[in-house]
Amino acid sequence: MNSYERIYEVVKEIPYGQVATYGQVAALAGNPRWARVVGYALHVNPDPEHIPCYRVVNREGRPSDAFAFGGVNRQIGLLEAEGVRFTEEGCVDMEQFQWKKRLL
DNA sequence: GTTGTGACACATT
DNA sequence: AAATGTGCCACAA
Repeated sequence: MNSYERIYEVVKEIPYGQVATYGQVAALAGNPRWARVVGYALHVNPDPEHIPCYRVVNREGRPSDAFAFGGVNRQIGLLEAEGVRFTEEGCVDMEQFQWKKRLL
């Protein structure tokens, strides 16, 4: 409910060409322990058109095992299309593409 | 109302 | 270093 909305807001705030971890989203949502809840929230994904769940990855910078809304490859393709580079292990360059919410 | 599960993260072994 | 176990919160049965 309210918790989910908070998560969705954060996920929708993820800028183009960047990714965020579940823990990061949870923390930005105001609850660093909602990592699992964030995953579940995206699982239901009531508004996939406004909730780029493919921009949300686990702490490894890699799509979750159950993250397949058409194939894990699908997610990597979408992120690559946004300019995100993947390593041979299928991990994202966190230091470069992880969404760092810095104030400006 | 209680028990179990889950798209995670962290600590310990 | 990797693998395993535990903790966390919300939802389904």
